[in-house]
Amino acid sequence: MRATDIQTVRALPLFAGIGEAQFNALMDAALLQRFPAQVQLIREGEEADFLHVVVEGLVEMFASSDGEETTIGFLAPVSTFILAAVLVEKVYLQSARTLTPSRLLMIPAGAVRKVFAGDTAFAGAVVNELAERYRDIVRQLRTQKMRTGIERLAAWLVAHGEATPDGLIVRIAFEKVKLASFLGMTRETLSRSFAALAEHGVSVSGRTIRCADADALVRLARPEPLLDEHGRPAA
Amino acid sequence: MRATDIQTVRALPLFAGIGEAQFNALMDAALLQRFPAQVQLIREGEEADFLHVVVEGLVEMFASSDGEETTIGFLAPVSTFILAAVLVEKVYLQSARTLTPSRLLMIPAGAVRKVFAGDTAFAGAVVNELAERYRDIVRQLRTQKMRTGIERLAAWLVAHGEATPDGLIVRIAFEKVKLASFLGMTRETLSRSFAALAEHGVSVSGRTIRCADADALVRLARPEPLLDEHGRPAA
DNA sequence: GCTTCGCTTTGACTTTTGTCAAATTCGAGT
DNA sequence: ACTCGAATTTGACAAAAGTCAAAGCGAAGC
Repeated sequence: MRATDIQTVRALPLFAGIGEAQFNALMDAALLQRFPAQVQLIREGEEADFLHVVVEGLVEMFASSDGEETTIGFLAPVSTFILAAVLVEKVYLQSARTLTPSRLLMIPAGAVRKVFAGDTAFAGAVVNELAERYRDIVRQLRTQKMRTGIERLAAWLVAHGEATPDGLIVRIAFEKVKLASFLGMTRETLSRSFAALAEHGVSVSGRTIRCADADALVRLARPEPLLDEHGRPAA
Repeated sequence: MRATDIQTVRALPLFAGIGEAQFNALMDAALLQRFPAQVQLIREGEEADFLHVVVEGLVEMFASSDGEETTIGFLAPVSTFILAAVLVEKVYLQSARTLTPSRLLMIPAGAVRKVFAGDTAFAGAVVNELAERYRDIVRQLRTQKMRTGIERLAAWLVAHGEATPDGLIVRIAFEKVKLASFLGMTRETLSRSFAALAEHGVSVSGRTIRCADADALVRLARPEPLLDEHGRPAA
């Protein structure tokens, strides 16, 4: 593992206040692995044996049921996942796969629990992380129950767009069918929602979306400060 | 506060392993209050100043947006709520109101954070509680995205029914419109879903539902072990 | 027992979203 | 630049869920 990678991981809020010895203990136990795209890293129902950190690449969290799949979130570097399952020694409720070639740091669950018990700062950071994740999911549930498909799309665009002189530009880093699944609709409905947004100044070319009139989108999304203003979006 | 109440609260998993002195510190700082039905206890967007414990009664968690409301869960004694907001010193993402006359124990947020920092057993219990709540919401999100309305209803009935010689009996402790909101549908749709379940052996009289053929319901709900088999249901 | 108010159900209709199939476009690799 | 397979879009239709309005039911109080 390169020193720069360690620095990156060290800088994560989760490890920010942790003691040097404890951090080293985690890193010594950890494995850094490369995975090609489309590798399933975690299967729901299995025992949680590692805390994962996305160091490079892109990871999708998803759930499957009856052959169907729904995307729960996307993880870009540097973020951790399945902390909850690791801490309570339960099976995963979600599955994960790489969407692009990725490098993952995998910290054995036992090591995480041990350091948690012994390092107050780490315990605090873990709680913060868990609480934030919890709040993310609550936001997703609210969005799912209270907004229509097109509103969810508008909100997502607003949240992920980059303001430029030309208006809002959004570059989707994955297949549109994944976005559709995350937003809780079929690919066909997503496609039609984009088409419907055309009259609000949205033009799509491939995975790049340009929104001439960001305000129109914001109005459409019926923004909720509580839902949309937060540090780390769910995806 | 009666000694029996303290015993009940003490028995909560959240306080199970906590030291005597720390527990007393929490209780000394806490208030026990009675509220009539339909009192809003918490308003989303406000600062989280108390950890709440439902000692008696019934509490609804909900979110509102644009005048609409959606129910996120129901809390029966003895359970705590808004732990996440209390720990990260953030505003509530959900609101809460009493559905029946209730008694609530309210522990100041500062006291909770202080004991968290000083008592490892409590820190562990907090993480367990948070992690379980997190997993509850993930289950709700999955259910919302992957099952149809009638499937959600069937699953809820199965999860909340009591097996009797006559089949499954479910007694709804609140208005049906709340159940509809929790399940993510309108009251009309809920009513029609009940009607549709009639041909699967379900009969409704007021707030009591009898399911002659529990298996039929289970088949309808397309059970997912991960979604449906867990200790504390979301509602 | 009756009345009343509020919750629930039902009917008729609309909107939203999903399904299936076919056409089209995109993009990785040659 | 070209080709092929995969991803996306479009069309036609079906299913699920919401809306509005009216009727029905039920529990609390007279």
